[in-house]
Amino acid sequence: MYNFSEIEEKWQKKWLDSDCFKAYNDSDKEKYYLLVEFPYPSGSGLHVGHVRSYTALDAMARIKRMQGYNVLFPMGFDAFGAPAEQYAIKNHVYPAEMVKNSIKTFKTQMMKLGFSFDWSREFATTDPEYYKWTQWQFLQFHKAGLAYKAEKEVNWCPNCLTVLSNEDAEGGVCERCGNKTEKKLKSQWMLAMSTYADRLLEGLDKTEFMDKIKTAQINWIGRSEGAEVDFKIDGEDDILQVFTTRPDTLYGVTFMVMSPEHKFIEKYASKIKNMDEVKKYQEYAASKTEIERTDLTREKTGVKLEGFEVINPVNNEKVEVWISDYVLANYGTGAIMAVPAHDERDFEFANKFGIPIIEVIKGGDISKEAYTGDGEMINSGELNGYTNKKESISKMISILENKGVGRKRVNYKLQDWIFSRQRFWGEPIPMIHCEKCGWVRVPENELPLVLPDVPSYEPTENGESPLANVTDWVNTTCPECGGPAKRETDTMPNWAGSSWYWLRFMDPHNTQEFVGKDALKYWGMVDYYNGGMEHATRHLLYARFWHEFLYDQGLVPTEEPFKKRVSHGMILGENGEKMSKSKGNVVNPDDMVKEYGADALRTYEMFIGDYSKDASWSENGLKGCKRFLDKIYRLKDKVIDKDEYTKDLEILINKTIKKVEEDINTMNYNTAVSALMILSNEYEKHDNITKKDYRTILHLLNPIAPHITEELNEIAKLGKPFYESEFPKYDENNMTEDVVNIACSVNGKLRATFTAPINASKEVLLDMARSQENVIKHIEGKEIIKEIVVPNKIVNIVVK
RNA sequence: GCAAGAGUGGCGGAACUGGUAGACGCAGCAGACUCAAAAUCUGCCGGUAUUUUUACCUUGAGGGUUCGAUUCCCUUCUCUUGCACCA
Repeated sequence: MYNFSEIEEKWQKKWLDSDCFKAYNDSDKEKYYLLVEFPYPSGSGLHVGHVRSYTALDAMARIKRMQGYNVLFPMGFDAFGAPAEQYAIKNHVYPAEMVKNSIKTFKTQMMKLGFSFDWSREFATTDPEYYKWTQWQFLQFHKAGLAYKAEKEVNWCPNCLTVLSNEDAEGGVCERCGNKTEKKLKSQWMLAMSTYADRLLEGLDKTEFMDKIKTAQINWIGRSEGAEVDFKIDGEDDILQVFTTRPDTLYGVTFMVMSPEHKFIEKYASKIKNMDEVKKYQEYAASKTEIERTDLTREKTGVKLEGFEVINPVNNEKVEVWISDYVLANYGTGAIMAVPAHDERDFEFANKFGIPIIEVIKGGDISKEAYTGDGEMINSGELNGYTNKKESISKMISILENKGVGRKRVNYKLQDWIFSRQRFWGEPIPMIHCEKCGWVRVPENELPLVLPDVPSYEPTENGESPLANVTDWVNTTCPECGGPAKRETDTMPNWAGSSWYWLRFMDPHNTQEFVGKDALKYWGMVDYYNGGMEHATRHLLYARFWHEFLYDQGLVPTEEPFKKRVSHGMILGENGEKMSKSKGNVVNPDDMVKEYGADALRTYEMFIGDYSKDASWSENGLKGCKRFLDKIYRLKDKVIDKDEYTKDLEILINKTIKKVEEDINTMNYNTAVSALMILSNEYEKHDNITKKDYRTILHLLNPIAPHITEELNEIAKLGKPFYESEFPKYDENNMTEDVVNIACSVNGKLRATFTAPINASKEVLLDMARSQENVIKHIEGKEIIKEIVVPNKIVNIVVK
């Protein structure tokens, strides 16, 4: 009937040649910045999931442009990281080659789908012109004292031979290969993200993120208020410090627990009498993954440190000390005070090892379980009689502070960002180590510090980056003293490049600054940022941290980078399971474009369901949308040469304009498509439609199905191309019919419907209702108690 | 366990500030066109009963508020996602 491939190609070329999707930095128009997460250009190409989110934002971009905004809708590629490197190792090719090819594939696919990206702003994070500025920003972190090197126990993947961030090694499992990770001590570059914990929390108020994204971030940051308490080690000067949210229960402490990795174990090895047993336990704990360690159903294990006791600062009593893996080394101080009467975990532990339990809060039965509720304080010295938890906590804190043995403290789960990777395919960290001067920054005018080629991309057995083998790159001179020095061989994590890319899109070709000041000021915050839910706690937190830091340095004008964050649901396979090669349920967008056309695929993916929810693929559903577009095509034969709306379509057209506009702005794409289907069904019932009728429906559909609508607009000679036209406006005064359907119920049960003139009076409506046959049947011979009339909607008669 | 969200036909999903539940699409059934198929068009399409008109039931389950509840409140179950021995 028509050749959609030809039509799509024709318009894609036209758009490209006319530069109509370019964003302008020197525009008087109001700006609108739409951003969709740039993809990792993997070898497997674009996924139908990409098509969903790209189409959604594309529709928004197109409608905003037609409404007169200067729209920035850019696309680029996040191309550093493991997959390209794995490919390089396997095939012995330079990763950049593979990246180049993948980008080409991705771009071709995107072009074929007709996305209105401003390709003049495209870049990849692997471009030296881009990572120059990533490196430059790292130097700013270092200058500000927020980048530091630390001996850190890190997550080590013995399979990938690399260090992973806490985020990449969640649950003790390597995110990439699924192997168990190990703990390893290594010197690492760190970014002091934890110092921004409160800022990251407060900043959320300045955003309009979806609640579930805010909650995920709040949980991840994990702020808790409490106190730090000093327990002096018996017979020593050292103190064992703990963090607790319940200092009010200090009198109930019957034992302490340190994590098996606690530094005091080595320090006081000679004091601890059962060191053999302790060592054995340490080995046992080290062999467990995080998941195994934190498995709640697991029974508590632990070893008592013989000969090592501490003093409770409130009553000077000696307290026994244990080690157990239920205490985590990397949270708080790596040690806790245990109050078995009022903490479930401590209770379980005390019960298992026969440790005494002292009740300090009345209210529960501590012979059966730990009581975690509120109640009157007992056995607690100066706290006795207190009933308000908040008061007892602040009272205890002031007691501790007066004695100098404790203080108020806020603790966070959020840790500093481990910023080193022992990989080849990443941005080189621009630091030089000099025996004399220590760590020295690479001078800014020497950036970019370009990644050299290496003979082998494999990480070395000892965990060094392959860069360590490139001796003439590693050996350099100290920028400060001129003496011999060595370059840092670790590279940045692949989250680095994506931590500021939205800024670069504002001014991608600037060679003097990472972004020009005017561009920053003009584009401001990203208005809509779309991405996957899996990035709610990592990328999105890193990006916000990075941006807040830049703000503090006076380098960007807004505190927060993103106004709105929305996330799309996944597209599942036809069987309702996640698409994967092994399950054989992967749908390739190229095949769909070939068979049904880009417009049909786009329309279907918008119609598939609630945008934020997962949806199962259905090829029949796609066919249905193709049928809808065919119907739109066939309508062209009904067009008559008239420049006004068909009278009895006018109201529906106005309503549909309003609905489509609102629905696209609120991401209710499925109902926007359905409204257009309803309108087209109405058109079909008419023998003729006018030019204006036709142009309007095409125009409304254009943001979602841009090719076919442009083509029909052209062949039916309806007017200028849509990309040069203003979006239709609706007539507020012509949106309501002059008659309405009134529902009539008796005792709340629907008995009849009738039509009445709009805004008919209550009396008229009641009269009409009472004369309905079926209503008479139900009220006859009964006493009318109440009559409710909601104008233009419903009449309800209550009878007895 | 904690937090957020969601449970509506055979399926995907609609339903404004409480006001005709099931829009729109898919699948299905019947018919038209056709030698036939595809495409297209028309009608039907939550359940039970039925005199085809109407009655009763129906938005996970059970209560409540209300003239009226998918919508608000309480209880409960299930699912999804995030966090999780975080002191």
